Amino acid sequence: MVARQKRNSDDLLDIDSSDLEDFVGYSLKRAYMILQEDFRAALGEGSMSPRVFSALSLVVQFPNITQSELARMLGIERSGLVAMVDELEAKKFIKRAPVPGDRRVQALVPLAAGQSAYADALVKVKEHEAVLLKHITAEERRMLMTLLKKIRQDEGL
Amino acid sequence: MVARQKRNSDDLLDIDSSDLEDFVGYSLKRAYMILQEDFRAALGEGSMSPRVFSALSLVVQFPNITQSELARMLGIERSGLVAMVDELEAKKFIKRAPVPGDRRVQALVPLAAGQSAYADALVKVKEHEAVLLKHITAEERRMLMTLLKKIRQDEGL
DNA sequence: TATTGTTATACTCTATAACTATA
DNA sequence: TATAGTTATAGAGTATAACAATA
Repeated sequence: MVARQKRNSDDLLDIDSSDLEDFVGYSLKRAYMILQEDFRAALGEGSMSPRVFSALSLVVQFPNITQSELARMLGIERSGLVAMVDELEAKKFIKRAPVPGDRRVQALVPLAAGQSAYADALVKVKEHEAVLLKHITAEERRMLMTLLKKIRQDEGL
Repeated sequence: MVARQKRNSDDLLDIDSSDLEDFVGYSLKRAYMILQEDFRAALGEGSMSPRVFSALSLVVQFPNITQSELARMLGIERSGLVAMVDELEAKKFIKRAPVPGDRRVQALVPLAAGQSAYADALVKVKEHEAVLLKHITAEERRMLMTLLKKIRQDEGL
């Protein structure tokens, strides 16, 4: 314990004065980890992960979206979507449906169970963000969204 | 192609009007992915990942920090740190050193190669953020950092 | 030739649990 | 009993490459 205490009295291990705290990337990562973990806790064990929620959200809002379109919207590879769609289909939240005119394509159709599961989850997710972001005002939240979207502007460039 | 075009003319697949775009968590995730990918590109193949950079940063700034302290500062488990420290040690960037008075503890000491590698990386990382955040002003960036830190306030609660 | 969905595979990051050696 | 570091292991999430069916 001697050395540890000595060092701590020499320098304070003040993380706030660290180089890291000047980087947007680092702060973004820490904030993201918090949000993600709390999201899972809010929806509960056995419920949807953030990414599955995001996929369901787009299928509900854009019925008959194809997997390729969904992958592009979510910013992930098509291959990564397969397991997510499988999971949502296993829960009877959505179904893959053939598209007349192009037999390569699978349209994703929200089912009744998916619509209501999404509505329920939507309430919980909004609540989760409200609680987690209680220290920032509505205006600050809008500003944060605006700034994050500015960063996202260059996506794919 | 018929069905796809038809649907696209019916609704515009306007992702910006999606529920998802109202969630801080989703926007945070997308922004984080961009930053992380660009970080790796900026430092180049075979260089440090963001997390290894963050560990080296703290070892350089807080010489003789222990692994437990480092893990706590980074917000990860001690077990997750072992591979990172191994990697930095293999590169001769840092070394594990015994601490007199407590033989359980390994102090992490930055080596000359580590100091200079960190200095080099620091320049590249600053440059990377400057380029990536070129669409936001210095004041907006400060605001962003402030808001992210407000979210991080509740960390661990 | 190009695209859609899919599979196989691997890599990164993280966590949990159990161990050892010390305290 | 508790702590520091370690190992083994597993689980998300992602990507690349290759394939079959279809365009």
